[in-house]
Amino acid sequence: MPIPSDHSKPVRQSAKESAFNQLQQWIIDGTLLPGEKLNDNEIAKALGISRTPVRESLQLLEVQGFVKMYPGKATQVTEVEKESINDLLPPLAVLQALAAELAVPNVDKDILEKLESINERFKDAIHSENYYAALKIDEEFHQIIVDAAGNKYIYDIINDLQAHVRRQFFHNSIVLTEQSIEEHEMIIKNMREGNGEKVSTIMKENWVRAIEEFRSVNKG
Amino acid sequence: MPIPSDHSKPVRQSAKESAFNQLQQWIIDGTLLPGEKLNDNEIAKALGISRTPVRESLQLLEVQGFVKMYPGKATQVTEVEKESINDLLPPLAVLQALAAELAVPNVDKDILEKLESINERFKDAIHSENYYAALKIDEEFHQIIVDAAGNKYIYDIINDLQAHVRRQFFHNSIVLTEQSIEEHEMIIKNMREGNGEKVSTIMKENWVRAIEEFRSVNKG
DNA sequence: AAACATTTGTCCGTATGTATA
DNA sequence: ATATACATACGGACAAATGTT
Repeated sequence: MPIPSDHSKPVRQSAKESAFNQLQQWIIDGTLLPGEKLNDNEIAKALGISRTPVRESLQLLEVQGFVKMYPGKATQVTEVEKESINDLLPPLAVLQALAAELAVPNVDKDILEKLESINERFKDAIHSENYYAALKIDEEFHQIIVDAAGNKYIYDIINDLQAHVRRQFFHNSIVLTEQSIEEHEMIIKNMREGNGEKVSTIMKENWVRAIEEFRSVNKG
Repeated sequence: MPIPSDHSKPVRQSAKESAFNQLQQWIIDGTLLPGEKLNDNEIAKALGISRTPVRESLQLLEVQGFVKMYPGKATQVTEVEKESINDLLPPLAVLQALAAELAVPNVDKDILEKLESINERFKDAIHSENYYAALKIDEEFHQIIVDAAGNKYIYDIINDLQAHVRRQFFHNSIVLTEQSIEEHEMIIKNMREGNGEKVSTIMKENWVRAIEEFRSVNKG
């Protein structure tokens, strides 16, 4: 009998990690509502683990800004203020722009092909009005660029901000529009030509436009 | 006997918080060396608390990138690579520039006076070659601007990046130069005039120049 | 005002996994 | 290969703090 060549490590997931992932998902998608009280004892029972890993994951979620702990009193899910998208997108915009600029020297044929392929799927998602799919695919697109930038600080920060954007999507219906498709194409084009400054500019405009669209939808 | 009007709450510091602050300080100033193994039992004894709050603070330090935990194996202080300052400063630069731009509409006389006063102290520190003092005062200066920007995401991210810059100072002798004094003056001037775009540009140059100075010192 | 119920904070023992002899 | 030593991961009980009756 042949030995399975698949040496995929089971990536032993600790109780803390699975609790963290589960809770984060629930908070992002609204299963756990803003303001909801989180009793670590209850959560522990619900997840079939003890309070220790639950408490630990709650603390990590607090650093991320998804929960707020009031020592000795309570732990609750943070609010989702519509306006916070206005605080969220500007730093994301400048960091994505920076990432794109840093990525340019590292861009090769393989990366360009990936970006084109992802943008095709993005186009399909927009046209079929699968907006959550579109958001996820858009994240993939930008993730390729962030990876290519090869800067772990930017990587971590963007990851964190994106999680909050995802939460805003569920709570306040952020949507991506047709126009993003063309902007992605422009990004690819200028990356191919090695024009870092132009890429950075377009990238920033891509996000700034998203901010303004959001504002006009919600205020107009 | 009059009741003290100062209602400053003692801000009851939990064992976790004090452990976190202490460990972070030790890692930044080099008391705990890069690569050093951290045994939670030992640390707990040293700090006179139990292992739980120690573990919790170690996990927060891991998120910050100051320690790395190998589940079931070991926990150790992360390395301090000289090159990582090259990764650290660009995102810090664009975020500080953004913060400055966002701060402009909120700048008032009080803020301008604070900035001028801080820059005086900064000048003294540079001239008397108290470089660590200069770094701390420079942080104060930028903190005022970040506060004025009123964006909690930017606030948190910059805080985090600054901690890493501080660590680099201790390990690789980052120094601030004479030129920063004048740049600070330019920032104040353009803030007073409400010129957000100009402030942003100067701010970014302020940090980019720091990057280049560092490179020339370390490669030349 | 004081005792109670509830929730978080801390302690420490044990289980589990890893590296080494 | 087995056993041993050791560090972390987890569990459950107790202590401390808060709000309430």
